[in-house]
Parts: sequence; structure tokens; C-alpha cells
Amino acid sequence: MTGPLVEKLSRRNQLSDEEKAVLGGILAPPTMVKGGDDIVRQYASPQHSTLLLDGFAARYVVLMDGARQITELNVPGDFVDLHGLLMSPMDHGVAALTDCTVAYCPHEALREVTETQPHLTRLLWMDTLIDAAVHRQWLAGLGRRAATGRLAHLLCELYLRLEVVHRAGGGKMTLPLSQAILADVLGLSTVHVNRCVAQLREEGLINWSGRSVRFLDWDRLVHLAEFDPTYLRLSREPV
Amino acid sequence: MTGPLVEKLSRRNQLSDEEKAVLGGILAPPTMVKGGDDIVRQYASPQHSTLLLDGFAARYVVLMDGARQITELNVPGDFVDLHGLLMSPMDHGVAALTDCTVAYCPHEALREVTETQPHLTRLLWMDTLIDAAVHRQWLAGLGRRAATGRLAHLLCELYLRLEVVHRAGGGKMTLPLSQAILADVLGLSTVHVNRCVAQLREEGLINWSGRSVRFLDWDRLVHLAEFDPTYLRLSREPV
DNA sequence: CGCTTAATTGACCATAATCAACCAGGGTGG
DNA sequence: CCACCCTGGTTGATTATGGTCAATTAAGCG
Repeated sequence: MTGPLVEKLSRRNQLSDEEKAVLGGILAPPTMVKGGDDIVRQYASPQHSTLLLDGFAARYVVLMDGARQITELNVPGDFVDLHGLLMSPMDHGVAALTDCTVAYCPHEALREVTETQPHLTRLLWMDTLIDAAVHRQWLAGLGRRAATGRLAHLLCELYLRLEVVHRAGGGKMTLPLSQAILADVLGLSTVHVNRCVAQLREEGLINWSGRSVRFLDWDRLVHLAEFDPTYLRLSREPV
Repeated sequence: MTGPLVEKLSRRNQLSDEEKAVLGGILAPPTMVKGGDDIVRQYASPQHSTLLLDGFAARYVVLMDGARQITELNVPGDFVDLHGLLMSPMDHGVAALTDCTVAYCPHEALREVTETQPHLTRLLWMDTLIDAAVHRQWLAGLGRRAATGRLAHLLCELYLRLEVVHRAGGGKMTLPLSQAILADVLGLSTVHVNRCVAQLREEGLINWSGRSVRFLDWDRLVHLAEFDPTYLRLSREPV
């Protein structure tokens, strides 16, 4: 059940069998959340954190005029609200973008991990640090990148993150997110997302129909996106 | 020397005398960094983290066309590169925006803290989680807030953060940042920052001349900014 | 096969960028 | 002491990226 989480963490530093067992032992049985429902509501103070096992989720903020900004996309293996362990209440919501399978993890058990498993604690800490690193890349995109480059960057990032947990490979990924959702990620209108997708298609960089995205020229896409994967920390780190 | 850090952390959870002593014991003597210089260079792999004791610093990303996006502003009491403890090399730079006083903290000593001081570790972890929470607010701003509201939000945030470390109070703060720097924070041009400042002035919300910002109508500014300080975690947290 | 959601396209508009001056203040060297 | 210079702030004119509004098409789906 801890599969995608262990796969991700193991990329960065060796997980001992004991640590894997600890992780497995603190998770409650999986639960389903329907696409469109909230996994965590804003202002809630949950007594558990939520590990996403399957599906796509997103942290989001809604402004008074109704505009929504998605501040983080979560893929399988991500803790969607690990920060709730140390801070309460939630200052934003977490939505299931598709049907999701999640496993809850009592804060009590996580707190025990922080008391007795310093190395595993550092790995979990690092995972939240990488969330922050992704935030910073998105900030650079929203602040200084043109719309099409921003979309290209997002596609590069998602491909690598999904590949780690075996949801993408061979230059192809399944992306069950509507253009309206992507607009809320990219800080654009749906209309303009559509134009950016069209542009990437016209340039012969991707083949995107329905949920399926195929990369036709990864190198040129990376160049257009100015994508440097360092921030995703997909190789050994000094944890 | 740990003054501003202890003041900030103590807002969130009680620090024991032992913990304060531990913090004091792991810091090297203060160092000066000149405004405009880098505190940490991108791609570097420092063996210490840097506590900002005085001055303003910023994490930033530079794109290929030379545009700069500041992804985080640091004020006294902030660790500017605590994440470097668990991840290396740096995926961005940290610049001193003004003359700064900093104290380095060897990673070796910090690692020892994570092995022996679980509660203090959680407080440091939380501090990085709050960095991420600030990132998310900025994302919402860059993605969905109009320029003037974005500036208003930044001013509200900075005032509260500076107040915690006694660099602001009585509705007034000293902000030694040029409009060009603010533009790199807000994802705007300097010209437009200037117009936004002018607008806040015209609306009678602030008095801003030179480095001195005075808030004339905090409530209306908060309303314009849609500012909710929850994310700054300035009161007791369940660490 | 109708119904609903998502994608697409076009016309027009607005926010903010760019370009280009100009001004104010504070050092500095003559 | 004052002219000069440099940085940072201010203003106006023009442009452009992306938003809004509205309609059309395509794609799932019961």
C-alpha cells in the first residue's frame, strides 16, 4: 500500500526495512474519495494526514471573486496535508481532481515517528521541502514565464513526477485534468490554456488528445520550458 | 544572537531553556554580507545553513531572458537556506537585498539536532512549512490577484512578519526595498509597481515615502488585499 | 440518441509591459 | 560650495499578452 510513497522516497535515500514497516504500520486502510470532492476542507483541523495512493489531487485557494488558484498538484505517493501535523487549522483546501484512493495516517502515529525515527523524519521533512521547491518553480513561472512556456514546464514536471511512481513512461502519460483545471494551475483562462495547448501541438512538441499526452520532442520542450529537474530531487540526496 | 529566531519560534510553541541553549550553541559568530551580494549561490552545496539576523534577503530564480523572480523574502529570524540541510545542490540563489548580518550553522550540528531534539526539529520543520505556506499565498496572488491587491497583500504580510521580530510596530515599518526589487517579488514591471503604490496612496491607505511605510487604514487595506494572516502562524501551534 | 461536459474558435477588451522622458535626492569631486 | 552623476522614483504614450464574451463543435455517457 505504501508502494508509490516508498518508490519516491527511495529515489532520494535508502529506506531500511524497518522504516518501510513503520510507514506501512501507521496507515489506516485505503479510502475512496470521489473526483470533485474535498479531501480536506479549508479551516478544518484534521487529526490525520492523508497519503494519496491513486488519482490526482490539488491544494487550492479561492478568492472572494470566486477565482480559484491551484497551488499544488498531487500525484500518487504524495502526502497532501502532511503540514497539518504541525500546523492547524488548514489555510487552504485539498480537492480530489479525479476519483482518488487515499490512506489516512493518524497524527499521533506520525508524531511518534518524529520522536523515534530521525532519519525517516528527515525524509518526510524533505518531502515537504520539495513541495516548497515546486512552489518556487511555479512562482517563477507565474511571475516571469509566458503562458506557453509555463504550460510546457508543467508538462515536463508532471511527466517526471508520474514516471517515478510508474504512472508515465515511454514518452507518454495519462493526464485526466480538464483545461479548466490546468487554467487554475497556470493562472490563466481556459480559453488561453486551449490556445497554448494548440501552440505546443502546432510546434510539433506534443500529441495531446483526450487524457493522453505524448511527447514528440522532449528536448525542444525542455528548452522551451527552461526546465531543469534539479528541484524535483529525483536522485540521491544527503538526507 | 538567536533573538529574532527565538522570538518567532516562541510565538508558535514554547521553547525550553535547553532548546534555546542548543540553538545558541550551534551558531557560528555573526558575519556581514553586503547588500547586492549573494548569500548563497545557485548550484552551490554549502555545508551550513544561514540564519538571517539583520537586514533583508531574498531567494530568487533568474530566467534565460534575464528576468528575475524573487520567490521568498527573508527578514531577521529567518533561516534562508535551511532546506540545504536535506537537499543539495541549491536550485536557486539567495541574495542580500540590503546589508545583512548572518550567522552560519554547520549542517553537522543541525543534523545532530534532528537526532536528539525531536521537538526542536519539529519547530524547524514547521518554519520551513510556513515558508511553503507563504509560497502558496504568493502563488494565489501571482495567479489570480490584480496587481494592486497583490502589493497590498505583500505589505500586510511584511508588516506582521516584521512586527514579530520588532522591526515594525505602531502601524509603521521601514522597508528598504526599491520598487525594482518589489517588481521582482510581485511579477510586475517597475513602472507598474510605481502606479500601484500611487494608487494605494491615492486611496488613502498608506503613506509611503523613502523607506518608511505608514498604514493609514489597516482594515481597508486588509480588505483590499483579502489578507487572512492564518498562514503566517503567529499564534500557538500543535508542534 | 439526446444530454452534458469539455474543447475550440473568433471578436473585442483590459491589464500590465514596454519605451522614453523627466525629476528628485544624495554623494562626490573639483 | 556647487556642479555633476547616479540611482530610484514618476509620468505619458503606445503596444501586447492574455481575459472576457459568445458561439460552435466534439466527446462521453446514460
